[in-house]
Amino acid sequence: MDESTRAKRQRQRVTADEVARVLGVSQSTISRAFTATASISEEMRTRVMTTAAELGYQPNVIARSLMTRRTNIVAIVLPNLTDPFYAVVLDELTQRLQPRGCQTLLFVPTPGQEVDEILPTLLQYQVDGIIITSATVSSAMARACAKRETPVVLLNRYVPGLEIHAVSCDNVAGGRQMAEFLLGQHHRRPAFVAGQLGASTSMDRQSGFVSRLQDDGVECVIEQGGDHTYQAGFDAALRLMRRSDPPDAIFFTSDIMAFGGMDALRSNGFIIPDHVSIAGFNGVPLAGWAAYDLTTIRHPFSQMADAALELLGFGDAEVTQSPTTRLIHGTLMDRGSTMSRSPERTRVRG
Amino acid sequence: MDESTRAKRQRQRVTADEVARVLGVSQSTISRAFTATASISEEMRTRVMTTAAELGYQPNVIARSLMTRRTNIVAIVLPNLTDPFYAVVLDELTQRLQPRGCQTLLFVPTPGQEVDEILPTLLQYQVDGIIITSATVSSAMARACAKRETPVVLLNRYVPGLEIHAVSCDNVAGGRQMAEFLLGQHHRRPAFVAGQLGASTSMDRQSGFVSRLQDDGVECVIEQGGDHTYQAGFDAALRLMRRSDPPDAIFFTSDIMAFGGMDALRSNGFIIPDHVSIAGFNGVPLAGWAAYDLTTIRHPFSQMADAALELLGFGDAEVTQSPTTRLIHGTLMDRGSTMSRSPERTRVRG
DNA sequence: TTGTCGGATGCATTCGCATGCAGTTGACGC
DNA sequence: GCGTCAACTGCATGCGAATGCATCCGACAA
Repeated sequence: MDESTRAKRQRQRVTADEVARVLGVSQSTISRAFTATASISEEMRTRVMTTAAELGYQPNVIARSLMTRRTNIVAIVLPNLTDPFYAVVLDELTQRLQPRGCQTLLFVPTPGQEVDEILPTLLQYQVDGIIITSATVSSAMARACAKRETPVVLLNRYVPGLEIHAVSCDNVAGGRQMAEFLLGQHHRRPAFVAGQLGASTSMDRQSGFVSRLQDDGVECVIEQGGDHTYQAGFDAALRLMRRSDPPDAIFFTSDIMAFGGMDALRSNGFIIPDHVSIAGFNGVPLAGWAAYDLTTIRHPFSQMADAALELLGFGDAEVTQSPTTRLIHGTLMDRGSTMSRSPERTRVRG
Repeated sequence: MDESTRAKRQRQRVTADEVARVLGVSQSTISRAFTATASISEEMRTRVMTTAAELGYQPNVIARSLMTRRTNIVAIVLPNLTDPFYAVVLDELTQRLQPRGCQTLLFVPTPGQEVDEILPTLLQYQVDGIIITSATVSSAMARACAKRETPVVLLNRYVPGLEIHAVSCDNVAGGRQMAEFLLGQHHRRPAFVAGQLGASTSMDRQSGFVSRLQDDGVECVIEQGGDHTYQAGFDAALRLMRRSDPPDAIFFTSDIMAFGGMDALRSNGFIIPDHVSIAGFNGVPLAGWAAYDLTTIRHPFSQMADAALELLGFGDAEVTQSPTTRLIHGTLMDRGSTMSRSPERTRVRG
């Protein structure tokens, strides 16, 4: 049964040998016809191509990879697809890879699964490069990849001591920008909603935000959001506004949390931005839509994708062997979810 | 230079032969240790595993695939990632594939690129299955895949005559459901915003919607939206409401178009649902958020993903050779973007 | 005419692993 | 003590294509 199936497949599957036999040439010639740089006459190449098309022959990329040691596959690791931020990142990356003849192999670790666990699986596929978003790897794993000469890029995360490429928005600067902006609008009771504990992106945004506020002597309430989800933002916003001293501005560490927060507040009778200003971070398309019109720090998505691919060695520049960190500044999008408080009344009540 | 690089790699890359030499056994033994069903003593297996771990050996999936003819890769074709609908679909599929040891190879045709063009590329990767969303393939391509015994499933699309598996929400029924619902709310001037011309999903929804309305003698305005984008919905909504006879309900063929429409109307002073009811189709998470609170037909995402994988042969059931079409009913989510019109006044003016 | 050279092609090997088949070993029954 | 059998292991080969090397051929210069 199994053997007969295999036999049948062998008969059906068209290989380079088949084409060669039909044309009365060697298998090498077929191979050369499909290799741009190979030495072969134009006439022979067209003959091969014609016959190949007739027989339905397509080179087997798997077999080719075995020799060339290139799979033309880049692995991308994302924590989830439901956050539009990752959808945008994936979109940007894929759109750049495909024109270069590269395909995207997707890995979505299940919650609680460490990236370190899935990296071995991923390396087994002999991918030409790995892009890891919003997570980090152990230095042991980084070394394992380096040993195999598989380039790895952390996207949206960087670890100072780690010997690994990294591309990230400058989160500290982004936090500072937002603080500066909110201070300029005369907010005096800002709050920050953090994401997962230990997520450096969130911590950096927080530290930039808080330190800039402190420069002006402004205190900041820190609310632990939990994870980067709509629901977490929803809950955090309500907790904040039910305090005896509610904030006049809430800066969420992530757009999707801000969306949850805005929906929670509006559903509970708060008017945004009259009662409280709301700001986010990421700059996903949805943040610009009228329904939210969210002030946020927009990631330089294109630049980040370009930089990531360049560090992977897909750019025009020479491959940099030494681990490089690229910090790129985001752009503050001043939208309708925030408004200036008049200096004399620091709190507006509805 | 290039040769020395290769030589270095060969030295560095750990193969089964290396492990075998260190242990003083044959390469077959290494292979067997990594094959669950192979005949090998438990003691030897642990010895191999230990040494493999020490040397950092990982089986090369590419080489294995050459023999086993299984890559454990499923290709998924999506038109774009920016529509949350596809993000959800991709999420559901990936979450089911990974536990089965399967990885997802992503293909996003550039606008204007036919699926038929990229299928050959995709087949070169010797994927174990192909899932194509919201597009169809020529019957010639379907035959080419069948010949290679690569199962293909169309998701969210089906073509009656085509010899190919298909899983789709019952769009005609969905259209009828929505018509029934809006009629029950006493709407008398409904409009339908279509998507791309020739997209069967949109046409089916339209025909179901229109035919059910006609059953009650209700006319329907058809507005061509263009593509399935936020902007297309935005523009279409404005065109409709600027007519001399504006509708009292707008049914968009896609949630993302409805979002655009709602934002357009709200930005122009319309109150939803007081001035006009809005409905969508797909049931993406965002539709349930307070900002839109959109009445829509929710796709049975889980069931569709299950069905697709089953037809690919990843289910428990026997593989069905004959092309099967699974039509699954969606669920109408009755939300705040629609409201009942009192029978006596069929139009409300703001 | 002969030597040389470059382009085109074939041959043989290789990539890393899986697997059919044969060979080895030990346990067990008679 | 010997045959039988099962469990395990090694050998050799094959998967499909890329590529170094040798070969062949025609063109061209000497």
